[in-house]
Amino acid sequence: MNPNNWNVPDKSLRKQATLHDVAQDAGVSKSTVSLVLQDNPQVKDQTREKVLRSIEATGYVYNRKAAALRQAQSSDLIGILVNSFVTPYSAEILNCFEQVALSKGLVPMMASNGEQLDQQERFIKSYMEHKVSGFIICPAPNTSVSWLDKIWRSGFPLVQIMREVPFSQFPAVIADNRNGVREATRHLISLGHQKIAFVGGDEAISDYHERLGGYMDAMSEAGLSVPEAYVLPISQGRAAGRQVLQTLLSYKTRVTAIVCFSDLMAYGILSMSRELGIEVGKDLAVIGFDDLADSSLTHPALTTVRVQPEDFAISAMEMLQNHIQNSQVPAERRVIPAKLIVRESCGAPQNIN
Amino acid sequence: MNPNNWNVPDKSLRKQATLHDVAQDAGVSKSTVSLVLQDNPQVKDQTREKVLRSIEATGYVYNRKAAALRQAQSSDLIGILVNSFVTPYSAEILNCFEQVALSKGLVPMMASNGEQLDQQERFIKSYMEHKVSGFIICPAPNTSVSWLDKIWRSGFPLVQIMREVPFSQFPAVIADNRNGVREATRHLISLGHQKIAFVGGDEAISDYHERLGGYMDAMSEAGLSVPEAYVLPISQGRAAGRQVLQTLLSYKTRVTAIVCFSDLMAYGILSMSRELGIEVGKDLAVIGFDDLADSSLTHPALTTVRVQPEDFAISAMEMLQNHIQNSQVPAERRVIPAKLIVRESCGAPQNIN
DNA sequence: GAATTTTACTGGAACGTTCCAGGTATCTTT
DNA sequence: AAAGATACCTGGAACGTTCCAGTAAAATTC
Repeated sequence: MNPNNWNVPDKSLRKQATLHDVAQDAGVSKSTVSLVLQDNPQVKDQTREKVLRSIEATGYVYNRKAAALRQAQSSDLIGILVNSFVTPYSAEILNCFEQVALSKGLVPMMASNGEQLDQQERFIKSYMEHKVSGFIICPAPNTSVSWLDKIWRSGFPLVQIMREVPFSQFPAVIADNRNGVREATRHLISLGHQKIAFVGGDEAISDYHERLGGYMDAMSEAGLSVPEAYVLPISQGRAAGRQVLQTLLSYKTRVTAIVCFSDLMAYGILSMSRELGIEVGKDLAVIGFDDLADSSLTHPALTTVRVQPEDFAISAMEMLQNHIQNSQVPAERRVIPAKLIVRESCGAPQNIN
Repeated sequence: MNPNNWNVPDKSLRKQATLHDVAQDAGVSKSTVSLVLQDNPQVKDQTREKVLRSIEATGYVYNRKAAALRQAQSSDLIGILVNSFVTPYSAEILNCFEQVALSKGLVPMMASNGEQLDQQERFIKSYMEHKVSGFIICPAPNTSVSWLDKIWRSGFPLVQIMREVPFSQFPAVIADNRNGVREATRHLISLGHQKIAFVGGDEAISDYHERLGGYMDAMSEAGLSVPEAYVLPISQGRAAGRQVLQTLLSYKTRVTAIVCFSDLMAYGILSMSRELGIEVGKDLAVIGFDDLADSSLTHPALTTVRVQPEDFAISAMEMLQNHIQNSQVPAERRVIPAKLIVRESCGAPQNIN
């Protein structure tokens, strides 16, 4: 092994080592080196070790691009697009996907769409060019079926998560939004609440309508009226929660309970309540959705609806892999169960779970 | 939309279209198609349009792998490794990097190391195989210089962010931790506090020592003693903040102010204080670090130290690009300014800023 | 010890691009 | 009308792998 070849500091002059270089160094053919890299048992141990030493010596780094080029379409890359990095629930989801990918030997390429179509399209286009083998995607509002269709027809299977594009027939993994919020609302009703608001969410996104539906179900089955003013869609977030509480308090007949689209919005309501001297859990019942890590640490601890982020990752990844290896499998729509987690913010006796 | 169509077209039988297919469809050579893709003005408009139509018709997707293989080392991929997706400040950083990459036409490959060496090594190895053109990395605790050195010598420039491996001479973009915490501590001292604790942080990470140093600076310049029990390193996070407050309250002489390693820890202290009936901003002063989006919404609003996450992204990306295009540029260590943001949690009159 | 099988390795085509060195028309110039 | 210039297009080598078909040597069989 030539000592001055690989360690010269000047990167610009020094090409990265290739199979060929390793082969030369080890005095074998590049085919043999390739076999070693693939752990092929055909290679004599003595040769294998010689090659491994040369790999080390040359600082060789496997070139997956070249390999993938040869091996037709295969690629260990999975494109994962969520709505945002800074939304805690999305961050949890990403984290789960990373772990699942790691355990399957896949490499996730993750990006956010920032809820914007153009950003979403730029990333998807770019990932297609990098030949990911499929997509996991939380579609931005107003994503069109025809666009998804184009992706699919270009040879990239995809699985929608968390939301789905209306009338799309593509595989999807969706939370049981309707049941979750129905249970939550029933819980409030069982505690005697009648004037219950549903706040937060984006009307352009499917999950909003499902959660709203669950709320409506529970209200109507209890024979409770839902004045228009009780439903306040507003983009989720803490600041919105603060604002929404003030709106609700301005009503002549005061609401006694609030079902929130998300935990984040519930946090905002909690924070504003404290400032206004309203005691949540006594004067006002608040219920969230997501069960973020922080929700057991708020004061009062937040009653909320939990949908395991791991389940999204495991199901979506599994479904995508099925579509990658066999284009004939039918599109499935999987629903992740939602579970009511009773804590203190509704004033109910706390369950042990 | 054909209801059974998107299920049927057998991807396994249908190869993705290549330059060659497009060329055939358009009745030109693949070289011409390549020229069109590169917007080369040599091509007659008529031909260009014919080719573009064929691209559309065949559903052709550019293959960046093949292109990069030909064009030697170049690649539009940047590997970005942070410590965690679920830490809010890291999420903000990732978001900024994504925006910067987008604006430069680069494609970020992002992953987290989960503060673990093995996960970090797996991702870096994988990204090297995918021939990213460089790395932005927030090194996990106990990352070794020799490992970084190996990456660098394999031809991948890297820039450390937020933390740096001790004695490493690689480029780095670091917050002005020492000054930030020094200012914060001085602020508390100027308000009359003397018994001030410094809590949180991981002793295995460089930023801890810098922030601790800032605290020590301020204490000693004011002639204040720092009993050992006033410094409580503990892995950051809300739960830790709750716990740490109880420890501090157990001391015979009570601490009147707490400098926290992070906002997250401060949130824990805020939440536990509320439960214990301690009024932060009056009975106890608390100061954070990070200025998360939520920190202006807590009650009381958190006094903290802000380090613009955008600045990390902009500086690190710029430095990395310099190293990518010219291996001779010297390693620079850039410091991002830290700014004290005075809000309510220390009981100080609130500045307007 | 000749024929056969097994073991361990190798040469080279192929993957889908880029880009250079040409190659034809067509257009100018004289 | 010949020569040169220009505009537009093309063939083919190269990038770093994989993998098939093949080869040479060693081991086994008869």
